[in-house]
Amino acid sequence: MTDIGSDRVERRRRATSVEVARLAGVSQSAVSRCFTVGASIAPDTREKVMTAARALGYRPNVLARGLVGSRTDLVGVVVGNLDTPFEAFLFDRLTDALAAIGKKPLVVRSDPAGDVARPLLAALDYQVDGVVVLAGGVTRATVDSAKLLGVPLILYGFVTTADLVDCVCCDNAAGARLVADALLASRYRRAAYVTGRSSAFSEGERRAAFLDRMARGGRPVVRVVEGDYSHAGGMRAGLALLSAAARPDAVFCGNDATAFGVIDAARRRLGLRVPEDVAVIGFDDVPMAAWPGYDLTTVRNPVDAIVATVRDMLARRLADAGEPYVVHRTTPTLVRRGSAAV
Amino acid sequence: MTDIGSDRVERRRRATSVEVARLAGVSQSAVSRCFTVGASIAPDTREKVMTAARALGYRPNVLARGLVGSRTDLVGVVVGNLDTPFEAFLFDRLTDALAAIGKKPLVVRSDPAGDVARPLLAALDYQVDGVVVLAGGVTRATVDSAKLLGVPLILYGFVTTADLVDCVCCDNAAGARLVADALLASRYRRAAYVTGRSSAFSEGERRAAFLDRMARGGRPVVRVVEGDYSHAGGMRAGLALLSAAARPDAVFCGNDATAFGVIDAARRRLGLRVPEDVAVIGFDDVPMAAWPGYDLTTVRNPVDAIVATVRDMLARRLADAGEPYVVHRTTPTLVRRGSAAV
DNA sequence: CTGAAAGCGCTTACAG
DNA sequence: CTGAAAGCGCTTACAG
Repeated sequence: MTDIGSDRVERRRRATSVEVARLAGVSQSAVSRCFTVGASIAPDTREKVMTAARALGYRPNVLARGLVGSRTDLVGVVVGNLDTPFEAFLFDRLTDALAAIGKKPLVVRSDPAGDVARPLLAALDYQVDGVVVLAGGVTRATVDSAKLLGVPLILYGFVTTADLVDCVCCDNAAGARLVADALLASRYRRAAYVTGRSSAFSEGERRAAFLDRMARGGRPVVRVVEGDYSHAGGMRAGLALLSAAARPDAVFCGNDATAFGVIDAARRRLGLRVPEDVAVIGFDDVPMAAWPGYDLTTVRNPVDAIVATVRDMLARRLADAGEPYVVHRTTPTLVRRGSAAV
Repeated sequence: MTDIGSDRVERRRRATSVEVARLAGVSQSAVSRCFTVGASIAPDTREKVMTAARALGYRPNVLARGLVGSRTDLVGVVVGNLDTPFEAFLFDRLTDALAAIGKKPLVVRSDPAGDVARPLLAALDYQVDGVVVLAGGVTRATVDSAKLLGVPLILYGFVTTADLVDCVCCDNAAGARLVADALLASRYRRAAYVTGRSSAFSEGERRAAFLDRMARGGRPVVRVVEGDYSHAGGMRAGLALLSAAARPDAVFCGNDATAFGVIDAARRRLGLRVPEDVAVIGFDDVPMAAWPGYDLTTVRNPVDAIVATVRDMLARRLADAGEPYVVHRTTPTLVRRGSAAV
């Protein structure tokens, strides 16, 4: 480390509304009104206040404001890992959308086990206006603790029967059926499935719908291998699947990261051609899926639609807490690229 | 949307310390002490308070606590885009590290122009204990506004002479020299460079050091093409570079995403072999660089070391605001993989 | 439109 | 160890 100086700076307090009031020659209430939208204040009073505020570098203390009871403009965002492409992409867009409606994301990480209760409570301690959960499920008890405080709770990627939360979730079954139908209409005959994390809500829906549709279509899935939504898991599954004697000629994966792993296993480890020897299909359509290196055929999980829905749900519930609770399913589409001849 | 119910829940207030005190039959001060580490309280008083607190589901209101003046445990994190692999990876690890020292990240996005002043002020409105800037540079005025409030400011990826901030930054020049030296010792003769975003601090250092070292080594860089740290920018640069008559046989890129783009251009668009026809080298060593699909030789920008340093700097400055300001350079290493025969 | 006053839920000296 | 009281910086009725 290199020391580049040590001049101490006086720790100066922020200016307060009382100080601004004194300088402007008005009451403290008047200062407050100047910074409250819709409050009635005379033009020249406002002028005096604003001049004084500028001179002192005054900005209202949001904590004090929040304490009085109105809004904090804080929104808790509960997330698990962010180093996975889809989650990072979703989080990026979500924070943008929240900023657009004047909300600041307070990030609380769910622990590895996916427990959402503790981070949720942590967010509530900060009097957040609402909470968006991007990771994992919630229990009834967790939901209740939030609802009892009147804090809107919005879940992504998880649908619960507890009618006290709003949910946004991809129609996973529809997405899986799109893939099944494309495969059934193709030259591929032996399809396999690589799962996501088995505890994930989406996984159950995707798997069940895919297996069911393939069976009904007369080409039941020949093998199901465990994945974990990671590239490494996809590699392992791909190696197991494609080095077997009777290998599948098509692999549908629980998400894109898994599909990238399967492609790498096929091409780089086993010398197979994609899509000639084996088709690989993912789920999510992360930006990387469009890169020529993978050129992945995949189900688009529409992030922009998801984020817009979350934002609107939050805004609506902030405006009227009494609206009926809603489950919104976003509609997936199949994006055909080079990794599967479908 | 499907309506799944509409039973309204009473918006019940959180329990306050006064209510807990009443139930426990003690003073409100006693309740407060039970939730203040190191405060003196009799064991059986604590017992009574805790029982009452549990019964009422009491948790201290952090906003009120923050208002009184101690800590909020909020740390502002200023970030630009998070949908790029390195930033997402860094952000993921940083939020983990902050959580480990009991801090909650308040995320404020810098605007596209990279302006850090506005988001910084927004964070300060919440009385954050400190601010970590992951994106872009800061001006002297911005630094001052934070310092005058006594709020520690830690910059990643940017080194300033303003001696009022702590900086953590990869030794970009050293990293670029590692690449140059590896190329000078190799069979590659015609090296090119694809830049990052020209406004970025890191870009200037990487470029200058690479060009200088190659020139001194007797194999001056044959061409410099503009990139923007994105995969798409890398593709464009790669196409321009590698479809030219006298193409380079080695390409060093401003970051990994750019390198992935160059590799995709070479292999998928131009049918060139990497590393036989052209070597491609990146900077950062994002997790994806190790995937067999790219198997990228790159300079490791040590995220864990960066994050640990940021965390320690913050903790130290929170403990003693008077410490000398510091610029910490993390040491990069060259990770040799399959994309370059060096 | 404006100001005096109460109050949000805590922490922190200050006596005891 | 404990309680009464002041005060953090605001917003919001309430009079005027």
